[in-house]
Amino acid sequence: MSQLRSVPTLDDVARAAGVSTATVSRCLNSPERVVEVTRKRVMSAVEQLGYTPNFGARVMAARRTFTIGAIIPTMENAIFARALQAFQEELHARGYTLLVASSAYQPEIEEEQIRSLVARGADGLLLIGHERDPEVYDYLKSRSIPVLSAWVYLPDTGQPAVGFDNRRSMFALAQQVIDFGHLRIAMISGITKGNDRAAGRVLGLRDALQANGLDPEAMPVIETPYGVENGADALRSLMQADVPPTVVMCGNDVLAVGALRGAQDMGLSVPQDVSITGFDDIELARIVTPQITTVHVPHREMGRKAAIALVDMVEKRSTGEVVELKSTLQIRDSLRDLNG
Amino acid sequence: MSQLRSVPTLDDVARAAGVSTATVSRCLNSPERVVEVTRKRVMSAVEQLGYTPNFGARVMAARRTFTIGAIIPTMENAIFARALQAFQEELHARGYTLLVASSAYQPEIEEEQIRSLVARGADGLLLIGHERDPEVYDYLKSRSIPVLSAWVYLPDTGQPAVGFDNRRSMFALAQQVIDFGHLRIAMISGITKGNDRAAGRVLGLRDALQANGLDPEAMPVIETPYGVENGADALRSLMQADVPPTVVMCGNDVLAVGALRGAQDMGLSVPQDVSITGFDDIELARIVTPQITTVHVPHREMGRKAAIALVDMVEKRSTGEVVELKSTLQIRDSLRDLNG
DNA sequence: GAAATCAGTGTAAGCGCTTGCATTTGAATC
DNA sequence: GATTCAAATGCAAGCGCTTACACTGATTTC
Repeated sequence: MSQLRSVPTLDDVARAAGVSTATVSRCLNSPERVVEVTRKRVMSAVEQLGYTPNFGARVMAARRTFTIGAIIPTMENAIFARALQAFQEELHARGYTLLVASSAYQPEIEEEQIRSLVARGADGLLLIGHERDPEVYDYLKSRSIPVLSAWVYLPDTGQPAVGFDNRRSMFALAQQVIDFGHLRIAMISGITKGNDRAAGRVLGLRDALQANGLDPEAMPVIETPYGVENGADALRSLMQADVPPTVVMCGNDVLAVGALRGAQDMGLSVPQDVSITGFDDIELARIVTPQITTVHVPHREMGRKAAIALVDMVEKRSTGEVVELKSTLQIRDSLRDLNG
Repeated sequence: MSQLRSVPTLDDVARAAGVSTATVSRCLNSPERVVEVTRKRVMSAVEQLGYTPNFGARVMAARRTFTIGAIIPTMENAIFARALQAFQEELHARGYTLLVASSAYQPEIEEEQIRSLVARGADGLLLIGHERDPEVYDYLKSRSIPVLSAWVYLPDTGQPAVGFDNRRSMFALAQQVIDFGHLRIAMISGITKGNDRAAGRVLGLRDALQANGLDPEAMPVIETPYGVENGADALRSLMQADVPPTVVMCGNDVLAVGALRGAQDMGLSVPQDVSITGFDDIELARIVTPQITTVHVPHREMGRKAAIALVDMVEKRSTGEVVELKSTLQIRDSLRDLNG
């Protein structure tokens, strides 16, 4: 007998509507298989009892969750927010729910989060970047959980992905910087260890130096964690060199904004005394003065396409492709044209 | 018989270790109840099979999830990020997992998310603000799910909360602004409908005008959704009045930054031509030039204390108190002292 | 008019885990 | 050596849901 004042179950609804639990279940999951009059009766019982299906039970019985997990390195800033928003909107439109976790840029935490999302029955996973312990991929494969990487385009890995070529994008920006007459280039990069996006951006800049007859090894590079303060500190130390750079290229916009502040704190004006570039094109890049020259990443498009691709994989319409999105240069005031 | 290459279950582990499923379960959940030699045997079987407990099944059997749900109005900006980060860290330390959802400032979506988190078995819920359909609270109460509000201090409601007094905080800032000699005050507020934080801030400003013999009704107020662009637009329209304000007080820092941009776009300098204030003290407030005068909200402390309070409620150590946190004024360059 | 078909519904077997209670084990006590 | 008792473990009943299969009665087909 159903207890009074207890959480209603399928059984309670079935009893209230005078049908079997199977019928109630069908009303909820494939309404077209139930004749209208019955359905209405059931639905009003659902309403009246304030019934909400128990997710755990449903997962167990159906062995599907319609849940997609995403693990992003950080929620602390806007970098992933826009893409994630689009990702989630597209998932929602396809009847999926998004579960988000963040790894604080730490592989061990990421692995823990992956296990947790898998245990929670995620039908598919979105991860940022490719680089991680192969065991992680084995684990996911053994459970046949589709994984899609975002933020990278590295077709050689063969991993399904929706992203852009970090290395080539940074190369393009660097080429522009060099075309503007800059020869003394320094870089502030995010931590490259375990972060193939950051690493790719460093490589892209080196490529450009090489291609233009400059010595990649001679370029000062400071690696520092995410954060405005860190960018400011790094800039200060770079500008104290005997022959300071004419441009400081940053691995991301947050560091670039920090570098900008750092320069202004030193009494340097940007771009007269030093040029600064970023990467990502988050809103912040246009809010500061001067606005920051950066690489525009199609965040929303990436989020949307990732959702489509991942759902296709989950529903076995595809085994996962490697999709390349194009980044574009955003030349703004923080970069000075030395020829001009 | 356990199928080859299938996801291992408790049964598989039990068989591999030569014990019953009960013992394996206890090894995982209350290891002290199992003698060491057995435990080791079980654990190595777990390891060897790559076993991960099925969350759905566990939830169903134990009727506890060790999961806390949080629904925040938006993930798009940093407002809630810092508090949420602290919230999640504290939860983690106490053995709980955080599930985050965002409502896009829409009550219907929030309700949907609440149901979804409840269906997923959240042991407790963190919500932002108090104001919502009473049915929501009834629903939660009928399922005896503890709810804690953050970002508000409204003891009269009796709802458990950890937050600050939005109205009084804004009053304090406004008093300072008035003390600085400003008489023509305008406001750019977030949408107040369904948002008691935004509404409280407007009231606080009106209180201050009243208390200083100014007419609260005469103050121009523009309500606009979150977003830098919106702030800029609002400022432009406020400054086009016959007698433009000497200070524009904004309901949050994002609008304030927008207002700042808007002013700069119009060729006005801040704070010489017009002062601007914000609320929240997110990182952005210190990144822009001039830095924005704002109300500092103890985000991390709020997150941490909310976690502690909510877990106490979930574990029935408390029935929920109303905790007030103190906000503080951050006077920075965007506010001009007209007496000075 | 009988057979075949079909839509709508019910029956009941799990899904993988936890836990109250029963049972076994082994040490401590007499 | 028998008795007692606590600690360690096993047994088995669910937790709330989905779904394969069975059943019913109406409709169609020949």
